[in-house]
Amino acid sequence: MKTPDSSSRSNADSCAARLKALADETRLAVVRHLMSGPSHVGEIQAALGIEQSLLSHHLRSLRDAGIVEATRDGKAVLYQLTPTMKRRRDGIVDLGCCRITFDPES
Amino acid sequence: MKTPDSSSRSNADSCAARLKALADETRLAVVRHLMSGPSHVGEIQAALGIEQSLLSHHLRSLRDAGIVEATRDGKAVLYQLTPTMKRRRDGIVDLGCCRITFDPES
DNA sequence: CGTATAAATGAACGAATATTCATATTTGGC
DNA sequence: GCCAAATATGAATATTCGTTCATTTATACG
Repeated sequence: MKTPDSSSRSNADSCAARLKALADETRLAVVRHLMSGPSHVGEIQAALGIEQSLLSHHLRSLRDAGIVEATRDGKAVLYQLTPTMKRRRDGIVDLGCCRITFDPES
Repeated sequence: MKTPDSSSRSNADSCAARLKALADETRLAVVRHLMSGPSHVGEIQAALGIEQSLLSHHLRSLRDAGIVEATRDGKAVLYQLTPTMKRRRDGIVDLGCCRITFDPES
């Protein structure tokens, strides 16, 4: 059940949806990789050592979730984390591997 | 495919696995609910308004992921977040709905 | 004990997701 | 324009996941 709301842009509406995009070994590796700066698909692929098409699919998931964004760079495409990434507050949950800070309730 | 490793207790090894446990509307609601204190299954059920069995399955996911823990309390069972939840560091990713702070690389 | 209440479990099934493979698109260079 | 490189897309399939339903376990109480 999607809500292909014509007015708004992409999905990734619910928190769960965004977490779902991160909740994958491969996509998490991509995000981790991009946290050290923008990177071309080829570089990411080399770094992770996975198949081209598979990576592309995962990148699309991340794009759809509004977690990464892509820009053409010659023959290649440059990926980077979206600027959705910066803020602060309370309500922290430590997973051991990472901490999740929930917003006070949207 | 589980790895019922005889020596250790539960799974929730990888970060992705834990995120996966959180990446669900219902389970997220449970966690949110428990963030305001321990609660019996019945209370959680009333608060979320979902079926008993369904909630139970979701609680098991959260338990397996090491996110919540259960203790008997008479006829009822009391749930609360595990003490995996408290720490601090850097490498923050803002999802709009919540921020995820990755540990420096295990 | 028998019964009621609270919660957990397991099987079944459909829906969502990941992966692969083949093909299409975009771009730069010749 | 044509070719190769880089990436995206779509269909087909396999796998995982969420939900329901029926049943079971555990506890308290009379």
